[in-house]
Amino acid sequence: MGAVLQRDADRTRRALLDAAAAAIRAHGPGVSLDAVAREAGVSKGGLLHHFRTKDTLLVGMVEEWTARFDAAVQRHVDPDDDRPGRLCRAHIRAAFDDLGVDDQLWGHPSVLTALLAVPEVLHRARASEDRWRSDLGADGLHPQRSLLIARTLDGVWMSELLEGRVDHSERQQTRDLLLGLTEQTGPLLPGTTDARRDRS
Amino acid sequence: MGAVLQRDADRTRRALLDAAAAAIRAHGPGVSLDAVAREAGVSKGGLLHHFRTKDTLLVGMVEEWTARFDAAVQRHVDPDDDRPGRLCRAHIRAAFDDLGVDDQLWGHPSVLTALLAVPEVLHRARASEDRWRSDLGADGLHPQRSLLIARTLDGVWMSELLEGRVDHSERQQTRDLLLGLTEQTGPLLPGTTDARRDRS
DNA sequence: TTTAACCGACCGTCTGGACGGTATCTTGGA
DNA sequence: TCCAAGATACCGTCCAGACGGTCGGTTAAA
Repeated sequence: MGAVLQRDADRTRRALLDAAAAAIRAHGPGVSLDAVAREAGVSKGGLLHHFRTKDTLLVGMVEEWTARFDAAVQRHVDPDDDRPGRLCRAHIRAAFDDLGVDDQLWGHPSVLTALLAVPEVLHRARASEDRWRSDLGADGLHPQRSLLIARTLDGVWMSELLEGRVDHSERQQTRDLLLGLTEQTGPLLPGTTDARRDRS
Repeated sequence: MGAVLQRDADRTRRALLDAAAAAIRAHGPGVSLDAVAREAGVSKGGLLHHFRTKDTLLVGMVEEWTARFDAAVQRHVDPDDDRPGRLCRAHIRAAFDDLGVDDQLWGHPSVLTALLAVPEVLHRARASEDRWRSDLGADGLHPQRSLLIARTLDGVWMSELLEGRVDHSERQQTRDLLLGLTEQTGPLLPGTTDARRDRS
């Protein structure tokens, strides 16, 4: 038969995930399965075949999302860079260059809202966050730096999400600032020489 | 005027707002009005009397929340402090000392989720964010500092919300770090002397 | 008596998901 | 190569339950 199959489960599945994001943007976090199915050009029954419940669909969306982000970070790791903070830098670049809220289908408050409403999604998000926390912690930078950078990236993301618009100049400045902060390994503040401060 | 009224519209109204938060924590972002009313010890009709629609109730919740936060910041402004960054410091202290996710009725992912689902809530949040942005921008610190601090505060908040738990040691470190960053007014990175970088 | 606070039964609507069916693909035996 | 038969992808109707909000009524305050 032809290279283009009329039935391609994988393609349909991915189409449904994208359609879900689009439908949520259009109809808000409370989209109906009907709307998603319609957006994907599939019947409701077809949707339910791939995702047996609505929550399953939303969980599928986070999986897709985290997979994309992980891949983006890997893509941004500079092979010629072997200084401390290389993963941090890749993380920063991925966050700023690949996760633009502008054109991104997923970067929309409604999508976030819809996803966070599912407990299982929260679990996944937390697990992912834990992984990043430990990976970035072992990146060779002073804890003050990696901590500040990680939180700032979260903040930028959430801020852009809430604001709904992006100040490109500010965005660029923040990006450069964070990258600059990875270029030294010492503490950010004078007087605090090390993270180990237990005196008991 | 009797000290204790059997009918006290204000008290009921506030009880409903708290009950809404509690009910959302218990039943998820999609609570029914019935559940909220029950939690507040009021009939559904009573609830609808104070908040004519569900969205109105949620908008009421953000108003309450932002009012509390604004008041907290004002409370944390140190009258003896007239150095640059005093508002920033108050902001930091308010965020860390008055917005603990632990005991706070409102600091719960479900509550955030429920609120973000309402367009009007987003508008309010954005307006509030804009106010803070301009206030903090006029606080006398180098833009790199105020920008980083603001985004970090957002990130800490959202991170704790997602994580659901709080690492008190990390929290304390972040707090001290941010406060420390307000103690100098120069740029954070060497080489960047000023925010004005237009070269075109 | 008027008005505001509050009640609770009721209704129209919506939606998740079950289900029974159809079309297409795959497999393996001859 | 062909056929049978099971498996997989997809369809579209149907329904029970839930929920938001209306409304006529009731009780306390002014």
